[in-house]
Amino acid sequence: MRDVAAAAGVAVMTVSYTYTRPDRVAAPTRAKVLQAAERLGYRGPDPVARSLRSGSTGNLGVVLGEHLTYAFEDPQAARFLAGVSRVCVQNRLGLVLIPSTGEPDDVDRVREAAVDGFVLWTTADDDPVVQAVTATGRPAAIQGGPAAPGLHLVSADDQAAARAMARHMLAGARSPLVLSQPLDRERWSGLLRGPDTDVLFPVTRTRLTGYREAFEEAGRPWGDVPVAVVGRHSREEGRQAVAAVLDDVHPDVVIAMSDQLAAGALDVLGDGVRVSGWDDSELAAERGFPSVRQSLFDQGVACARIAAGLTDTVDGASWELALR
Amino acid sequence: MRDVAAAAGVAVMTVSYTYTRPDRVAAPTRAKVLQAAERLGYRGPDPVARSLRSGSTGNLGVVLGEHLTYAFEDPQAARFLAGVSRVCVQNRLGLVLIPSTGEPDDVDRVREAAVDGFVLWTTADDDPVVQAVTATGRPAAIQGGPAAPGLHLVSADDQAAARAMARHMLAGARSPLVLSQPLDRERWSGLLRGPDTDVLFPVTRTRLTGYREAFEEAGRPWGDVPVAVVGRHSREEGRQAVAAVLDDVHPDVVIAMSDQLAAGALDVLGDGVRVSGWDDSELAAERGFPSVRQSLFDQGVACARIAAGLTDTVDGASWELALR
DNA sequence: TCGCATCTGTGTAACGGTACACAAACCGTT
DNA sequence: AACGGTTTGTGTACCGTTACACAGATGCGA
Repeated sequence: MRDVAAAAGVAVMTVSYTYTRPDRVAAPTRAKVLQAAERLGYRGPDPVARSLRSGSTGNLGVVLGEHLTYAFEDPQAARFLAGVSRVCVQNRLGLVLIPSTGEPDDVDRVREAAVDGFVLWTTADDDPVVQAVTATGRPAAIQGGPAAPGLHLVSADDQAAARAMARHMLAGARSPLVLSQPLDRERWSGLLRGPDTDVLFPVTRTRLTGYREAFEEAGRPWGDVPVAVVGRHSREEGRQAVAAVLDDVHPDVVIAMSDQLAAGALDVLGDGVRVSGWDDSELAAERGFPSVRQSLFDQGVACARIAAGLTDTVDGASWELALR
Repeated sequence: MRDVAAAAGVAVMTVSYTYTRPDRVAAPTRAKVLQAAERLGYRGPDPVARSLRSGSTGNLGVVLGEHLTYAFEDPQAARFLAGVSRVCVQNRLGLVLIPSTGEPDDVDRVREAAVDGFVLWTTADDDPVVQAVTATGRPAAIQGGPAAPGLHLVSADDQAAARAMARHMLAGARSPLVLSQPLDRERWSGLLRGPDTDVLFPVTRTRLTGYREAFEEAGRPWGDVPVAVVGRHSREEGRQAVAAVLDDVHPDVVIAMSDQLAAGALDVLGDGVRVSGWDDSELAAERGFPSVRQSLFDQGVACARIAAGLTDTVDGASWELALR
């Protein structure tokens, strides 16, 4: 830029203004500068230097609490990210993906991220990344949880939704099965009986608590309830999980934490059983099973707006039962 | 950092070394520095300043040639991005998503991106973003195309694959239908007859050319071939597109550019028809239709390695027909 | 004890911009 | 002609690091 200024015979600041505030510089001068830039092959201000001086990077960081590979394959994550990216595009912000795989260098990644704010997606209560994010002092929002001081929580009332859906499904149920997402980084597959609701993934915990309330309310001891756990929200995982428990239980009702899992259960068990899902995707409408409707897209938007510093108030995200 | 140095009674450089090359500074000094940092609430070197000085950002930019919202919902894009992110995680690189929506400020976004290299995904021949990327002079790779000087092309031989698959499907076909992804930013839905292969999206063009060769080889005039175009690779779009053309054509064979579209066609037409897909996902195995097998994950890896400057040679990506 | 290699710690000078404040030139009024 | 207000251009710091080169201290073999 110094060279351009010299070549154009103007001050460095004039060149700077030419790019950042074109109206601040007279047309002939501007032309002279641009021409000199062209001649010298100068492509405009360096974004890094600009960030350093101005103090903002124009980037939003999204911390994904799972291996990035999975994040792209999880339909729920995709909806959420779509919401985040909507805000980014509208406000000309970059979107930086930051994986958090449970390894020690996660916190370094957060500390070294050149972003103005953070959005967090599905992490465990004890994830050090949460602390690392709040320690930056930059605006941050988290979907689902865990809550933390300095971290805005965006979430629907999952506990109430889970309770309501379980209540609905339990009517007339003989042998209900719960199909759950992972409880923590260790427990992500297999069959449990009424697991303690002392679970590290906050969203899972909240939902299980809601289920438990509905079961106990209906006079069914939680300790007897079979809960099949899967690693991620894919139809295939749903199929496998259900197939794997058929030796032990023969469900006539399946209460699942996603539509993908519910559809997988239907694939294996046939239309004779009643299933319920979560997030009310196309799949639920298509196969005609009830689902908890909430907009992860909107929650992504809400998180991003906070991280971008556009607002710092959060409304509780809404939900409702889509019964079919 | 200056303050920390003062508080610890050492030079600024010593503080810098404490973080970047801990072995370069004696243990007692290091402890003194870290303690002073703790006391002052200093959280380590600022990433932006570091980038400015050292000349590299530690970020890879991925330019998505469609609205980000769709990128997350396109299974092909997800596989590709998974490959890119694998490389990022392994090399401690950040992943910056850069949307390219066809609007004029796309090029600004590229110019202002604080990244060391670029990966491009599905853009049109005339997309100014391609020029913007090469103009940065930073390493860059593109999947599928368009090719450009200074831009490494990672791609399977789509034309040969398309020709081979079409040849296979045309045997005994009475009324074949082609199900295509968009031809350019305008033509992304509707029914065409043997469209000119003068198409702006290079991947689409290459595949259509391959199909055309197979059709003409089989003595079927390309101008008569019905080609249904959809906006994106979802099963639902496939269903709608096929349903929409049933007034005009009654296909007994559907040659689709993705498994999702192929599955959608099967949904509408029933098992009586033969369909083929592309990318050989679970869907193809499950419904038992043939598909072009290629690894978009591997192509993502290849692109990322180039953009990261880890290599600058490209092997042609492999493909094969998965016949069923 | 000398000589030389290895450790540690220190200045200085960029990296490439923008914030800010100020000065000169220019305008239309009165 | 004097005056206040708006353009337009300029200088000077400073943003927070690290590259580089150098100096004193230390260790160790001969």
